Order: sequence, then C-alpha cells, then structure tokens
Amino acid sequence: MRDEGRRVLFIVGPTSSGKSAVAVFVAERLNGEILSCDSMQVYKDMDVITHAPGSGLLRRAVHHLIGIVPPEEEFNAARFVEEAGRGIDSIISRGRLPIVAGGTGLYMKALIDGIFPSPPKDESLRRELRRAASEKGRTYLYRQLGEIDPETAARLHPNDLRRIIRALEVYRLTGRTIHEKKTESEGISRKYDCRIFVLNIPRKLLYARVDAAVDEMFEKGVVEEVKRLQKRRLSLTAGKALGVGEITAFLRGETSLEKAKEELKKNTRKYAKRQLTWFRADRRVEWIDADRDAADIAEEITGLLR
RNA sequence: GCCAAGGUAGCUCAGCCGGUAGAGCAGGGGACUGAAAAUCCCUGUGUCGGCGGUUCGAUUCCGUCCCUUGGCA
Repeated sequence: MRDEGRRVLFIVGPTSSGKSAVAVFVAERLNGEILSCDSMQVYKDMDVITHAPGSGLLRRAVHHLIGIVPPEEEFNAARFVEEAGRGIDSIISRGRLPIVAGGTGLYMKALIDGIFPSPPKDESLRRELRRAASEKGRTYLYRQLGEIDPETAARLHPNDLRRIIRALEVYRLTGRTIHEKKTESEGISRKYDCRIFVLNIPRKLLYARVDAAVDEMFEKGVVEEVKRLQKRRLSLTAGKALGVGEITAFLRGETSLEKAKEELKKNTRKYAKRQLTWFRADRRVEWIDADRDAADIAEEITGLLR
C-alpha cells in the first residue's frame, strides 16, 4: 500500500497511438487521475487542432493540464514541470494514482529527471546574440560557447543556433554554464517510482491513423477554429501547433484546402516519427503493443503493475 | 495514322559530345533542459522503358518495339 502511493504512471506514445483512451481506462481501473503531458493541449480554445480528448473521455476521469492556458500566453517545459509536479503531489496526497499521459518527450523527461533552475528567456539578449550571429558568421557564437562551456559546445552541432543561444543566455544571466547547472536537476524520479509505457503500433498503421485523424479534424471544423484563433494574437508557442500554419495558408488563399490537408498530414507524420525517436532514446520505457482495443491495452498495463 | 517531345531512386526532374548516375521532395536514423506539435544533424544502387546493333566498353550513339504527353488528321 505504501508502495502504491509512491508510484507515478506514464502512458505516452506518438500522436494517434490512442493514449488518451488507454489512460482513461487505466484511471478507471486504478483509481487514477490523468495529467496531460502535451505542449499544445494545455491551450484552451484549440481543442480540435490539438486533438484534445473529447468530452466523453474527460467525463470518465479527472484530467489536469488540458485547456488551462489562453492561446495568447506562452508555455514551456519549465512551466510544465512546475505545474505537473504540483499536480502529482496533490493527486498522491488524495490517495490516487497520477497517470501522466501525452506525447511531448521533452516535457516527460524534464518532469522525470528534472530541469535545472535557470532564468527565463531574455528576448533582448537573444536578439543581440542573433544579430551577432548574422553579422559575424554562424560559427561565431559556437566558438564563443566553446570557450566558456566546452562540454555543451561539444554536444551541440555548430548549426544548432537555438541551443547555442540558450546556452550563452544562461551563462550571461547567471555566470554559470548549462553543463554545471545540469547536476542541479532534480526530477520526480527521486521521490516516486516511475513506470513509463509507450504505446507502439507499426509505422504504416500509425501513419494511416494520423491521416485519418487529420481528416477527422477537418470534419470537426478545424478551419473554423483557426479562423477564430486568427482574430487573437497567438503566442509564439501556441502559434506553432501543427495545422495553424497550413490552415492559415489556406485561409489566405495561398493554397487549396486539399493541399493544406495533405501538408498537415505530412507534417504530422514527421512529428510522430520524431516523437518515437524520443521514446526510443529512453532506456526506462516499456513498449506496449497498441494495435488493439484501448481496454485490452489498459488491462495489460494494469497487469504489469502488479 | 502522321509529327513532335519524353520514358533515369517511391514522386518531380538533372545529367552523360560513350567509361554502369545525382538533386529536391518523400522515406529512414539521430540529437534535444525555459519555442519542443519547435529546432538541429546524418542518410540516395536505381534492370537509367524492352530487345537488338556499333564499340574494348552504352544509361549515353544507331535501329526497332512498347508506353506517356502535346499537336495534326
């Protein structure tokens, strides 16, 4: 019983692998509450485009971190870790099982292994660094990082400007390097026993499901949803949701509806592939064959927990 | 039926005045700590339409056949 209370379950997988439904079944069986681990479903008023679980599923189990932020606001891994960490503690204090479900690999890892304490982004500093990069050449910042934090530089590709800038930003703001700070990370795996289940289906089937899900989005009115969103000032992060760009191009008359749809399918397939890369890299995960009913999958998972 | 242009990687096409071929896209793999549904990196052997001929050697030249597209009938 004590053991039961110190456990956190993760049900993850690529988009369209069916994790939302499986998570609900597991929650019903194990007295759990679901905590979404999804960088886009945190946004409200973007239900269709982010594939948020429908009202049927939402009613069957308590869900957290879905639709909690307006699209005008930025969201990031650090905020997720903070909110999710708090959520897990409170679910456990209520004697229930936290089930983290979603497909954002970074968020999952940051939650489990921790995210080192560091200052939020500094837009003006980033602008300055970006300008330096374009004026003095792509390798300028990379060489600079090589001098102050050779370990991090060695791990990054010279073209990976985004990460190079972040590394320099952290150093400028704190006087300490990312490499040093990483040792300060403390995730929930120190407190809780984490079991990570990855829902896996054959690639071809996965892609077929992705295509079908995109078709369904259009039937559910994504175009209308994006039209509504266009009237607002989407944050940098919310605006990056798959589909926003493709559908906006259509609404502007730059492409046909069919082309926009195909483009979105293609980009979503690529995204699913990238998600899998993340899970494959984590040796702690347990792979679950997900080419069957959600109830069956849930049964296998609950069985594995005994 | 005639004329013309083509048939080269899953797709769109380059290329070779003869020495067995290369881009983009797709596909595959990897990375990832405050943008992560983002971003970055790596990855191209395919009867060069079929069959003959010329040649030391043909995907490249010649002949022929098949197919596609456009034009003329």
